[in-house]
Amino acid sequence: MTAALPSPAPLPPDDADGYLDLVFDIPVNQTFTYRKDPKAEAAPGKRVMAPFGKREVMGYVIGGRESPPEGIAPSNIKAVRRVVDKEPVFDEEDLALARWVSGYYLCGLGEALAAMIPSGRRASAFAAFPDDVEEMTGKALELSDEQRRALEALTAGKPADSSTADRFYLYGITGSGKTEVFLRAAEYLLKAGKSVIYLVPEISLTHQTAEAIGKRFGQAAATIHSGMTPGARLREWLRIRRGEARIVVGPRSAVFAPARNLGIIIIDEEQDGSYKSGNTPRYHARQVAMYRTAREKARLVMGSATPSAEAWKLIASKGIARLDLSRRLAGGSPPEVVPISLEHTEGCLTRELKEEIRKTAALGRQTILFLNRRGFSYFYHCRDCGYELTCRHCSVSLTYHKDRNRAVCHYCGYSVTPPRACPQCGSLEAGFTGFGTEMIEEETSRTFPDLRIARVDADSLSAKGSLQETLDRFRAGQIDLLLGTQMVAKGLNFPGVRLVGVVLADTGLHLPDFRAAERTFSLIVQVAGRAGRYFPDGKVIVQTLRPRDPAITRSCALDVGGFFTVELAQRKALGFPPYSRLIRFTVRSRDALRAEKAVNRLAFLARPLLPSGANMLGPSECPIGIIAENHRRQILLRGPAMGPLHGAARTILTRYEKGKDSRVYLEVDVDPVSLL
DNA sequence: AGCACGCCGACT
DNA sequence: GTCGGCGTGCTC
Repeated sequence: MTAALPSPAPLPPDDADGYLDLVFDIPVNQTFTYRKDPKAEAAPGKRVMAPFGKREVMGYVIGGRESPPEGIAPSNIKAVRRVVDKEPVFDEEDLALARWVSGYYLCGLGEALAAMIPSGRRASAFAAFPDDVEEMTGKALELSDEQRRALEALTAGKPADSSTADRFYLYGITGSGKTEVFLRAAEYLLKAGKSVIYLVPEISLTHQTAEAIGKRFGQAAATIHSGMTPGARLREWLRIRRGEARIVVGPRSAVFAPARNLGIIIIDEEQDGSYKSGNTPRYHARQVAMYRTAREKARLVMGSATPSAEAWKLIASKGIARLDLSRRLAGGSPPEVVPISLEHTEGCLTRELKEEIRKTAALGRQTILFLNRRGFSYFYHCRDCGYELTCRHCSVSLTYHKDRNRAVCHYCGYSVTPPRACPQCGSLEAGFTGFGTEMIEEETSRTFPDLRIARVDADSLSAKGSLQETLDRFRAGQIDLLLGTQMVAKGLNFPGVRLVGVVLADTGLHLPDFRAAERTFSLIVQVAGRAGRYFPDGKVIVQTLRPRDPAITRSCALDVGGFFTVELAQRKALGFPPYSRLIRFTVRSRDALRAEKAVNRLAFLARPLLPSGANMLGPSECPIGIIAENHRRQILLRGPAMGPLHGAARTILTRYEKGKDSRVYLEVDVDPVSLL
């Protein structure tokens, strides 16, 4: 008996006989009908506040109707409380896109809409990362022949005649001037009255690219990035909606920008992992961009020196036209990249690397040492009994941080004082092996007492402001050797750098993930791109325990084609993407048994529904079996095409919903990018 | 996702 | 005898 609160004043006459269909940001695909307040101008595409169960929540109006739906007593229909927006924030095109997202990524329509609009609901993790990408100035530069050819291809045909849906890949090495080509193409389409969406990876490039575009296009440009307040984001979104801003720069969510009369979507650094969303809906901006550009008859251009396997296959099959930029503009040339085996080296720097560091310093130039791992050393291991020191809450090795004298979990932050002897057998033949940035820092300082050394990673970053300051000092030549993780690999551009050392290239190569080799390859090539951008004498030393691994040898040869020949053959043989499609179901629970039961039930439901040619991997424990005390299990649906997999997945989900364990959380990931 | 309702164990 | 765990179902 849900007696609606009797209002003290008589209800206003229900003259407009209006009802509204709403969706909410909940994991349920269902619309809810409300009575419309005739005075308030609610309309499809606007947001409203509505009483929902016990509370009042934001709802998205997706339609109107004359009479309430069948099966619901009119007396049970509540009225919308308040209309949030003066003008609709979504139009028909946006709603259609949301419907597609919800269908493709198997989420609620409300969840899709919530992901599309900047609301500040999910505060993004990072502030804008300071760097300079390519030399981007407000003024137009002279184009090289290659750039001109690429631009001609991108601007061929009539932009106003929306009969073509063309896709391009600007395949160019670091420093070859991709950005300038992108900007010119954008300019061309803007002049033709079209709008432009320019996607950049999450942390690194947003700010700088936005600034460059702002300089170039002024008020016509809008930016939506994670450093902005919700209000500022929404303002930019509305400027785009009204057509005041016709070029949008931003991270993956900008792919949903309400740009009308779309001319082109540009995806810079196409292979970047940040284009895949980490929370529901787990969309991939590249996938959404492909859909949008096809539907809206716009062009799509992606660019990178290291395309993803998906893109490479599309290029090879002529599904995307490849445009090459093979020359460095600023007079640099591809650096010499040398793999060096680490096998018989004491410490973490080979003789060759030390020599090159010395030589570089003697030339008055700079060195970057790159290691994709934080902390002082890697995992604690007993040689007698095989014991490994792992996190109590997650099933990963703890990492030693010397400055705190703690062994730390990089997933949840749990830490312990490192034991002197093996906690299991008491042996003294136990300790940390491997190495992290801290240890490298110590060893380099010891080996090169006269060099000015600085470290940049997530740990040293916590002292805010110090990152920018360190980078500025490095650029100014006040630091000889910069040591860091991932973040020195991306986008940074320091003219004085001669030498790049990859301390241990194998990190991540043995991860239980079919994309491990691809990521390793791509990372090394990107790091190598930091060397010798302005001089022809750049050198890269890649230290490795597996000098014969194709991901290592091909990256050192800067041979993208060669790498993918091997890698794609292997993917094909093993039946992994891009030769198959995946949908992943992950369950997690504090209770291992519940997780186990839930995943078994999923598997039981899935088995009879598998389309022909499809199969199921699992049920199994996730490669990282426990994170923050949550036990994780998964099944993977794998098939030759997404359509049939989708059908099966939807049925599985609806059947799973009834009778599910409320303390088990289910995550659905369509086209998962990482299986960890 | 929240939140209430409803049903069995150990507590003032 | 009640407080509170958690399983179940609903939200127009």
